[in-house]
Formats: sequence, structure tokens, C-alpha cells
Amino acid sequence: MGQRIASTATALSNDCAHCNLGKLCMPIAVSSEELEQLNDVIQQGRVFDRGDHIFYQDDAFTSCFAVKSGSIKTYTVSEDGEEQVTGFYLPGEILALDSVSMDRYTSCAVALERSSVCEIPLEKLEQLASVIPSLQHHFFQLMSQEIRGSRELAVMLSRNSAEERLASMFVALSKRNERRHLSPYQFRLPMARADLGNYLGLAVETVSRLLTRFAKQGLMDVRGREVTIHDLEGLKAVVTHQTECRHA
Amino acid sequence: MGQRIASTATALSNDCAHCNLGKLCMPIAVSSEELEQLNDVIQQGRVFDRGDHIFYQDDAFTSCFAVKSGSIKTYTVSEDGEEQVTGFYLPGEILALDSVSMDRYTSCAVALERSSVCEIPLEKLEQLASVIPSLQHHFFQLMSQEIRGSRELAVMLSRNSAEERLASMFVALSKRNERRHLSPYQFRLPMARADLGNYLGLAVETVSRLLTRFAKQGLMDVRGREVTIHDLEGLKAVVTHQTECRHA
DNA sequence: TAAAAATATTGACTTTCATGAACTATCCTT
DNA sequence: AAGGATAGTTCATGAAAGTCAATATTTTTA
Repeated sequence: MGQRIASTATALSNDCAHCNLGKLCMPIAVSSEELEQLNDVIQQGRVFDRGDHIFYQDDAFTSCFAVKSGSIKTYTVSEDGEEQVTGFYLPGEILALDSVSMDRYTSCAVALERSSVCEIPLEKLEQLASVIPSLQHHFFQLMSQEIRGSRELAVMLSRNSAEERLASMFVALSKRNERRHLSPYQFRLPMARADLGNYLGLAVETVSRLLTRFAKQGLMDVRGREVTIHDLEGLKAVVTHQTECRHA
Repeated sequence: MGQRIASTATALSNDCAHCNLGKLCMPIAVSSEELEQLNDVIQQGRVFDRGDHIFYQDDAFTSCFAVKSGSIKTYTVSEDGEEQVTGFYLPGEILALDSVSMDRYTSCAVALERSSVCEIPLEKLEQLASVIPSLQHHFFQLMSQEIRGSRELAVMLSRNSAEERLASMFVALSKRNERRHLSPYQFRLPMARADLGNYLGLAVETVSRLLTRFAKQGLMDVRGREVTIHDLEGLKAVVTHQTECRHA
């Protein structure tokens, strides 16, 4: 495990126009000529096996990456060797936007399962973006969404109890699955409990305990990696309710 | 307190070229012609008194804002009326980058003291950015930095103890003052203890107790709003050390 | 400048969750 | 299919930080 070199594209659809993600990552209205230019810039669907790294922290930054299939985990390693999980990326989501202003990647990215990933060389993208205003606009939007997302995460982590954090994580995963037109009630958990805990600032034991509690409450079930959400509204209530209860 | 309309520009320097911030917010190498275009887009230095709002959550989004002088706090209000502080902005820093992909502002912004703020209408900026590649590049950089910043904040808030969070906040404030060529050891705290606590996910009482502890340890002093940092290296050590101690 | 209001500090008590240890289940490998 | 390795769960305990309550200080207003 841990190869950096991946097999070359086996992509059935090897351009953005025919991508099965249907513009989830590049939902821009561009002419076919512009789309051709975009395809010229974006390297389609390199495949990574579980444990393969897309990039390492401190590698020279050149490109962002769009996840086409599978799932990717990003993490940093501190001086003392501690791993800190910084994000999970599902199909249609874009990696390394936080490294755009750096000359090196600020985190490692590793495939959690066999995954396919499109490469977006930033220099070329910037060139193209100044010619196609809608592409520039789209990238501003993407980055702004990313800012909002991590800001919300920060608030969530600073304010919420372990229970609320975990519930919120599953609500988010459910939403992201729905966005991909998959079931928001049943899906495979791409990451280990330890990764979840690390990401949410919780001990693995706490994650376990809470999953058991959620099951007893009839909210959701995780058997191994198979997630079943029985009561999505109930889960959402866990996320927000606590705050109200404090004042009730 | 709480006027939205601010007095008109009293700016001594009413263009970016002569701004006393010296390209802290727009550090781009542009020709004088381009600079003229930029000045055409950016509304210089509207003044807001303490308590005045620059914008409110759910107002129609039109512009980002660069802080020229003073200090701004952003916060959200939840359904149950709870206030959540989401950021503090000092001169040279840019507000509302997280709202770029929305049609409404995602937070309120209020002046913590008499402050001057430049307005950057996003639509015009995007138009200009597609003509001036270095401006586009600069905005990508700015937004990427913002992503990295809030991601780091999220990790900090999820991993670190109360003590580490507060120390880290003061180290950050010190750095931001240094960036502005002010003393990193002595400055005025722009926000109340309650705001600090709210932002860091701590009770006000905890903030107080820790400030007392830091003073006893000879690390720093806060008398009212006047901050004196006696041992910056010591403060930095507080931020990182705990992690090592856990494993030592 | 004094009174009132808003902020900040300190202390006692309680809750939450991390820690460490022990145990169980699941996944790979041969 | 057996065995080891990895991953997940459960339990007892203690430290960290929140809450409530009282007091002190600073700032604002009249």
C-alpha cells in the first residue's frame, strides 16, 4: 500500500462533457469550444488504489484534483508524527483548494478505496479562467463555498458536544450522498471510526459509544461500514436541539 | 448604536496606490492604468462608528469589504437568537469572502471601534479580474488563504485545550499586528472577553481564569483592553507543547 | 462626577468526554 | 479454515471546562 503512481485512465468517459458526475464539479455553461479547452487542461480520471496517495504534504503544489469516484481523505502530520485528519472528499468534490496560495501542498491526500481522480493544473486553469469568465466565476464560487464550509465546521467543532458533532457528520454525509442522487438513508461509510473521531476531535471510544446510543434511540445503524439512517429528522434534531434544551 | 449608514469618506488617501496599508490587501503589481481601473471599482474608506453594521446576515450580497482602519467582528445569529462570533478583521483583511457564492451575506459584520472600510463590489471585481490576470491570481490566493485559515482554526478548535486555544489566539493577534508593522508585544485588544470566548468556544469565565494564569506565569498581561506580551516564545510553546506532553 | 449599566473576575459544584485497559468482532493472509 | 492483525466496543476513572452565583471593576450615561 502507498504507491504514488497510479494506473492510467480507464475512464469510460474521458472528458468533462460526458462525465457521469454531470457537472457536479464543473457546473458551468460553456460552449463546446470552451469545453474542449477545459478538457485540454484537465487530466481525466487517474485511478488510485486504497492507500495510494494522490499527493503528500510538502510536495510541490501544481494541481487541484476533482474526485470522480471513490473517496479521499486528507490529513496533516505534525512534527511529533501525530496524524490530523482535515477532510473527506467524495465524487464531485475538489481537493487542495487550500494549497492554491502555497508552493507546497498543506496536507496529504490518500484514497480510502479504489478511486478515480481528475487533475486540474492550476496554472493552466488560471490562464483559461481569464479567457472564460464563467470559469473564473465558477472557481470563485467553489472557493467561497469551501471557505463557508470550513468556517461552519470550525463553529460546529467549537460549540457542539460530541453527540452533536457526530450527528452533524452523518447528516452531512447523507446530504452529500443525496447531492449525488444516491440514497440519503443508506450508504457505505468510507472512513474508519478512528478517522471520524480524529476529524471531529473525538476519541474513537466516544464515537463507538455514541453510535451505540444512536442505534438504541432508533436514529441510525452502522453495521461495519454499512450505514442505515432510520430517522434523518431525528438526527438533525440532535444537531440543533441541544442548544435549545440548554435554555429550556 | 447600530446605524447602517456611515458618514462619507474622510479618507486622506482615496486610492489604493496611496493607501497607508501599502498593498496589504491588494499586493499586486499592476500598471498605473490598471490601478486606475481598480480605484474605479473599489469605493474608498467609508467610516463606521462602534456598533455600526457594515452588513447584516441575509442582506443581499453585493460586495466584499477591506478593512482600512479599526476592527470588525463578524457573527451569525441562530434561530433561537444565540450569537456566534465567526471572525475578527483587522486593517488589510477582507470581509465576506465566504458569501461570494451566495446571494445573501452569511453573517453580520459590526465595527468594534470607529473603523474605515473599502467596498469591493464583486461583480465589477470579477469583470476587472478577467482583464487583469494578476488580479484574478491575487483573488484566488486570497481565497485560498482564507480556506487554509479557517481549516486551521477548525483543527485548533477541535484538538486543543482551552489554554492552547487562548494562547494561540494571542499569538495570532500578535502576528497580525506585526504584519501591520505595529508592535507584536503591545496592542489594544479590540474585542470583549465574551467575544473571544464565543469565538474560541469557551465560557467567558474560562477566558478570565486563563488570562489570570498567563499573567501569573509571566507570559502576558491584559489590563482592561491593553495587552502586553512578556514572553511570546513561551506563549507559542503553550500552543504546541501540550500535544507533546500528552505523549511524553 | 456619581449612579447605573455593562464587563470582568473568582469560587464552588457538576457535567462531559478523554484515558487506559480489557474484550470482541471482522478482515486478510496463507 | 486457522491464525494473526486490525478495527470496534464496553467499562471505570479522572481531568478539564461549563454552569451558577457572588463580587469587583470598568465604562457609559445622566
